[in-house]
Amino acid sequence: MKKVTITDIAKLTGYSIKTVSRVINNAPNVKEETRRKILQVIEEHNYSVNLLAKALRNSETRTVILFIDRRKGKYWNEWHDLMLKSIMVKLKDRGYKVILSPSSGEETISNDTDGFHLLKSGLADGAIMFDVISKDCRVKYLRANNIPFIIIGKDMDFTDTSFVDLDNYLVGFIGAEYLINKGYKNIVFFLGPKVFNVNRDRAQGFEEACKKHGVTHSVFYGISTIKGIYEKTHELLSRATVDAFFISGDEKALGAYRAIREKGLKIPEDVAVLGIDNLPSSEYMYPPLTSIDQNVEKFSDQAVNLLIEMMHSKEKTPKRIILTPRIVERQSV
DNA sequence: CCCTGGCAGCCGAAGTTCTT
DNA sequence: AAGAACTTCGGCTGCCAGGG
Repeated sequence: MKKVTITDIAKLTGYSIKTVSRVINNAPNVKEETRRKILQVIEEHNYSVNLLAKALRNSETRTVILFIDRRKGKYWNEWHDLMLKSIMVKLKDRGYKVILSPSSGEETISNDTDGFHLLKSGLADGAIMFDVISKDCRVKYLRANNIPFIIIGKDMDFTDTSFVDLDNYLVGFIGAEYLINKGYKNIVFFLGPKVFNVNRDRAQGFEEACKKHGVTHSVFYGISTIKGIYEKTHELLSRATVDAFFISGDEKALGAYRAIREKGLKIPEDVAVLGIDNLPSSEYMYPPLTSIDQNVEKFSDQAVNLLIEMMHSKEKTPKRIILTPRIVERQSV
């Protein structure tokens, strides 16, 4: 059976295509009775707007693609979850459709099942990138093809891209200073893989604060799982005197909590734990986890606003928004 | 002012005709 | 016979015109 088009509805109702279009789009200046009649025929014939045709006409699909890291979910944490959820809700509220596309910054763009071909073919208007690495091939591709996109995080390769980022240097810095001011003198910082810009920035801020105050410290990259943190915490507590763990990614603090307890130590009397992300669940750890907040709401708000602005304006002056982290004090430090 | 209708043109693929 | 150069096609809406 052939698809019902706006022309069919026009013929069936006896009104013009234009009037039907107005009804579909809830445009003003249609007599109530006309609107009702047309809506009834639309219902009877199960008509819905052809999105392809509409996109062709408007040069706009009102679809946004969210690129997330594909690599076995290895670097995917709860913070991503919260951010995605928040961004999706905000885009939907603004009338955009959302497509999730797993991809990776290290692979070449060759797979036509991913979002890149949709964007290049005009089947989506813009993109939001997560987990950007240096020399990210996805960023190169979007830039080269003049596709509006923003990065969640920092771009070190280009100066003309737009992004929203947390001041991750400051995250490391204020985290270290907070621990130091509370009297801790031997601090360990656990982070994910070094390839991600965010981790290097955090480590740099941390190290500079520790040096400034002459405090013993060490940084461990590439510890991405709760299990990894658990094992490393055990090991460190067995052979060194550590009195504070600073952990990138609240959910991983669970691993440290258990190792610390198993060593017969108390949080925060013997050992402090400071997280990053301020996840909703962190409040219910025992003791409640002190954490550095990323403000997911504000973050996603800025990201969505920036992208929509980019998709609608012709001139593309890059915008870079840096958010300030804030410590949420609970009872683990 | 309120309501309605006509038409161009969005864009790339496929089809058609013209040129060598 | 093969390539170049046009034309058509698809569904929809912004702009403009026109009747009451």
